[in-house]
Amino acid sequence: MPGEALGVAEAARDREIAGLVVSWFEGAARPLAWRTDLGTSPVPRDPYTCLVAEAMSQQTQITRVEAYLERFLERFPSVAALARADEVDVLALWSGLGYYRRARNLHAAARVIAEQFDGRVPEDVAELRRLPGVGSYTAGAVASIVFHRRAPLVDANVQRVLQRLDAHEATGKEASAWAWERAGGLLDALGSAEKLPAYARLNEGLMELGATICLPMPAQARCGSCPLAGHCLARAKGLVGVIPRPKGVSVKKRLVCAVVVVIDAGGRVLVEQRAESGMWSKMWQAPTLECAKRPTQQQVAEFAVMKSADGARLVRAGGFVHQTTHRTIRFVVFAVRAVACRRKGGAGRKWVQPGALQGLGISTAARRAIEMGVGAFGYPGPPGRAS
DNA sequence: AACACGGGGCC
DNA sequence: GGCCCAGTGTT
Repeated sequence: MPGEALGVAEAARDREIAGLVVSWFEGAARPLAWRTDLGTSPVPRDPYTCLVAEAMSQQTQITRVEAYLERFLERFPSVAALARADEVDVLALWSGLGYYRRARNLHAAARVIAEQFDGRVPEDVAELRRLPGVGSYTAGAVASIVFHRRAPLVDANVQRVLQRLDAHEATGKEASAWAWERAGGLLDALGSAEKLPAYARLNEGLMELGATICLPMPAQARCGSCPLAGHCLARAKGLVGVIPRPKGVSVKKRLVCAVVVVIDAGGRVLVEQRAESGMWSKMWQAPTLECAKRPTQQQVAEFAVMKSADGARLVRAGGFVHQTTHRTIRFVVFAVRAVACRRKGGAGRKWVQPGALQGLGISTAARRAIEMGVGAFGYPGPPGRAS
């Protein structure tokens, strides 16, 4: 039980486990762009780079992050650069990555760092937690991995690895509290001679183990390659399949989005900014009618006239299904020429060339719908987005 | 404590 | 088609 005094045998087990994870990680770490302190010519990690990488990594598989990170750092190479950026430009570089609130939080965090921390990423957990979008995991990650503090961290990987290691079957809040205690206990088991860098190695090693060896689906778990196999109680007891316990299936909400892609004589497309709350908040899209059921042709036509101030005929451009974690959205896409172009841009709406969509904060689904609508009139899609 | 929040990769 | 992911903030 973490938090209580360890017996001699438990303490010895923890020391062995901690050492095994550290040495395994040093040999098995995937070469990620921001892991600059590993390999033959190690360079200390850049705090700002790691903060951005951690924000992008939340609820996102790490291999998807690198391309986004590179573009982001090229455009906003420092806290100061990000702090003075316009939000629209920040969202544009996040476009396609999802969970867009992370981008707004990171932007706000840069401003807090600039104004309250003299432009330097804070080094300890309590201060890091004051940054928007930095929760217990991210604070622990930056404090330990960048600044070598004794700060535990628990993400989905660590949660699973530790619960399997000790065959701990709890769920929910209890499991979380247990894992944080356990992660801290393992940090304390590290040998004092190598403590500073080892905190980072152990934390990152536990995550790496979960991401590459101790995989969620029991059929995929590569226990034969696991450095902790000899210590793993779930493996010994045959509990790998039930830790963590499979989640109940949640019903996805189904809805229909009728998208009207209004195209003016210059080939520009009308886009509007979504509301402040809800999904894709403040992201741009072509005018979209959201319904529980498929709207009638008449409803779409009225909506199109309202948006384009134009009586031109609708062209059916196509459709697709977009899945998110909680919804199944049927997109039905129409195109219409705004011959007279009476609708002007204004607050929350503007006309853009399809090629300029990449400069906007726009969801994957909205981008796809616009490309479909533009394609219906034979315009080429923006470069690099062939589908 | 439960829910909202994206999107792609994997089986 | 279902499950998952280097979580956080809100209700």
